[in-house]
Amino acid sequence: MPAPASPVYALVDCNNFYVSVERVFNPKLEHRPVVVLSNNDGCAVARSPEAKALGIQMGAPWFQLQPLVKRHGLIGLSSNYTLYGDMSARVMQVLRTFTPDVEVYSIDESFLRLERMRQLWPCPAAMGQAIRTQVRQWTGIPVCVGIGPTKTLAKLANHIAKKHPRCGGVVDMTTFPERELVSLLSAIDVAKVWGVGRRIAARLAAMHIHTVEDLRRASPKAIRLQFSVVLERTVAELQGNSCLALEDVAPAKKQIVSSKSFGRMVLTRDELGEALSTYVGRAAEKLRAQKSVAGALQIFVMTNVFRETEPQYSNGIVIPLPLPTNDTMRLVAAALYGLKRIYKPGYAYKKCGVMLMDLSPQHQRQPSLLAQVDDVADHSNAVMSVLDSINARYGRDTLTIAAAGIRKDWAARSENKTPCYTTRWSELPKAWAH
DNA sequence: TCTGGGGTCCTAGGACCC
DNA sequence: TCTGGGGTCCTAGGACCC
Repeated sequence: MPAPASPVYALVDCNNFYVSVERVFNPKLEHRPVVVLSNNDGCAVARSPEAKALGIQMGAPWFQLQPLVKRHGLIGLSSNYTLYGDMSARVMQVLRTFTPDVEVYSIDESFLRLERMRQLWPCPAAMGQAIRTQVRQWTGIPVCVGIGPTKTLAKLANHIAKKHPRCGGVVDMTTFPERELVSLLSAIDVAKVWGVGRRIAARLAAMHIHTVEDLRRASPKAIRLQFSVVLERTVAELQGNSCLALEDVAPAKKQIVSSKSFGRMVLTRDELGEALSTYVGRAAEKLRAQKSVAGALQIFVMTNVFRETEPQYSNGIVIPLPLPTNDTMRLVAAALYGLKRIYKPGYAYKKCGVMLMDLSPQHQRQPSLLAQVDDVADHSNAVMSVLDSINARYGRDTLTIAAAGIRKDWAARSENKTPCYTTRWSELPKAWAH
């Protein structure tokens, strides 16, 4: 039997994803500084190259960028996650035409394993180029491809591909001679390594480990003693020993969170209750989509931490559920009960949220010893599937529960949002022939 | 006026058990 | 005077990711 081929990982990462999506539908955004804002139009979470060139940092608060709007014509778009989610699915679909070995890692990146398709291509880099071209042609989204013997090296290769346009958007580390690799990795800050954040970078610096090459030369065992098994694996991966496998089937989520800042301060328990009910509804939709039930729910409320001179209050509470459920009504009832316990009048609340925990598969639900619940459960299943199918067909929030409120004037700001071009009939882009 | 949201994993330490 | 040792489970906090 032939030895199994050593793994070849690719990381395909969309360039400035949210901005690129907006540009697909509005070419006037080309060549201009554009940022896409976080929820509530809070801060910049995606930047066009022109915006980066103006020195705008990731996470810069939008209100601080106002001078650039006047001086450089900076455009700030509210985020349109429905659109980005749909475009992401299209990109991933294209990747699957190249290989079934795809792990969707985030909304804008996927890991691929290439070696099963190896004989179809002259080299991995050629396959990388083909992926780039195809995704661009079929979706309009530019991507970069990094290739390496481990996920960590593929990530690094992708970083290099993004940084150096001369590479043509594809970097294949599997073919680098050792000498070249050493000089390349010696020039990259260790903080660029996947899994090395600010804190760890600072501690590494104290140990005179500054570059990727420094970390690659470290002993995994020594790193294990100072840090944890996580960083030990990172070092091993840098050395070419693959420790992180491709997860091509997405595991079910272990917790589901929905939380959001308000567009204005919220004072009353009623309004907090509306917001909480809204978020519980969202979280419960996600819960049912993965066919799980929750055994407990946590809620939290908080005032605005940035207003240091104002009285602050933040609190949370876990509410165990007598029976694991994914019924919006039951979950809302539990959340409102929790709110009653932790709400304090006299504070200006800025944010609240809910976390569904203790998730387990729907079909494994434990029957209760105490209650005759089967009829009730069947009834609630029926109601929830009607709710979900109507909303799937006619759009989110066509049907909601009354506790979530109607006016929702506490809702987050979203002042410059583009249409849902690809997911709403009424918002399809129009083209005229001349 | 104005500062995001949603996840995962690991470790240390306490509670508890035999 | 003198007070075991080993194991598991749970939780909070910290670190990271996009």
